[in-house]
Amino acid sequence: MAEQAKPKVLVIQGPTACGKTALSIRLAQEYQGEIVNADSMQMVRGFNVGTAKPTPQERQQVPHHLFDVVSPDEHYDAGGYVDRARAVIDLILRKQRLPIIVGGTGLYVRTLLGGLADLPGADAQLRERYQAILNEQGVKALADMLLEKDPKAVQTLDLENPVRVIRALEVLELTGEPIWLHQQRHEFADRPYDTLQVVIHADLAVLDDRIRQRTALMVKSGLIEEVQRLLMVYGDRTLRPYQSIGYRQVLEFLDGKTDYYNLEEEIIRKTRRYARKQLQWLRNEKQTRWYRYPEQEHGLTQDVGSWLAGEALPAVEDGLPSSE
RNA sequence: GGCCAGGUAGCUCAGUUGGUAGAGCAGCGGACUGAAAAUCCGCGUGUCGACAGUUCAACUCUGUCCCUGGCCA
Repeated sequence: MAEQAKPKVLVIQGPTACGKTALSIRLAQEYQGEIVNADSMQMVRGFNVGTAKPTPQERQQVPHHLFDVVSPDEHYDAGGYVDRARAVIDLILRKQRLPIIVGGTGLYVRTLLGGLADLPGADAQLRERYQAILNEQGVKALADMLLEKDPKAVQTLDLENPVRVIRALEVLELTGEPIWLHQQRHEFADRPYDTLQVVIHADLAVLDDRIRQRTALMVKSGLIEEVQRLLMVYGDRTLRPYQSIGYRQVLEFLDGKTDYYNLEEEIIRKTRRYARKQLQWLRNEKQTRWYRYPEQEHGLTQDVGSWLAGEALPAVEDGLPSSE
């Protein structure tokens, strides 16, 4: 099938605190778009302040999807995200509007655009079993279990990473085939959309400064209170959303492990590191077009218009920031 | 002023009976296919507070001084 037959989907990515939310709303207004969240934490209900979720006022300006769709104690993952996101995108396309994927979770965007290997999802019972082995005997024991049945995993898997090893064991047990074999067949080749994949970025010094300011604002505007409120309903501190940046630190603060000043500094540090990690991921993404923001917003907006009109955009070097 | 405890990597600290130093955190680099704001991997030369002394050799012993914290005046 020709590339033009695929529906157009705009993607906006970039490190945390770089201004994705505001930019995407403007683009949605300009091009009759609707925003589809691609941020794993912003999907969670009740986690608002610390995730810098778009405010109710912002969400009124243009339709927003996939925010607040999971409960803090509910399991969700990239697979579930792809299903939901593709369904929402279909709805938007049917309305003849432009889906705009916005978010910082690189894996979610990659799998949304390229699909996931056709594999069973997480199996709670199996994981519980492997987790117990991990706790009692360490990763090494799990890795040995895996290698016994799948010796080739040495070359394809990080055997020191419990998350990866457990997943590999799970897939092996559920399908009878090693995970790398499934992945080899797939390779993110399931590409249903014609995309313009935009990455916005800024100098690290500027970004760092914005992160500091935003964190101070979060703490001042009720992050701690939000956590206290959440804890009253969801008292299990091992829930995944509590492990994320900001929330984990507030928990430590509430436990008396850090003081107020360090709470803020710690969140700033973790957020900065996270921004660098996001940038690292994005550098590996092919087919991306990088724009400095806010400086190049005008050019970016024009490029989106050209792309929608079916005009060819100048080629870009894959994954590299534009030189301007 | 006296007594006590300290002064070692950006921070918190470890350093056996003297052989010129090492962890955690931070930082930097990297990975990433149903936990992804998670998870994992790699990277540690720093006047060992200063100056003298003992010694073949001192972060490690001795002396003096400086600084910090605590207690007593």
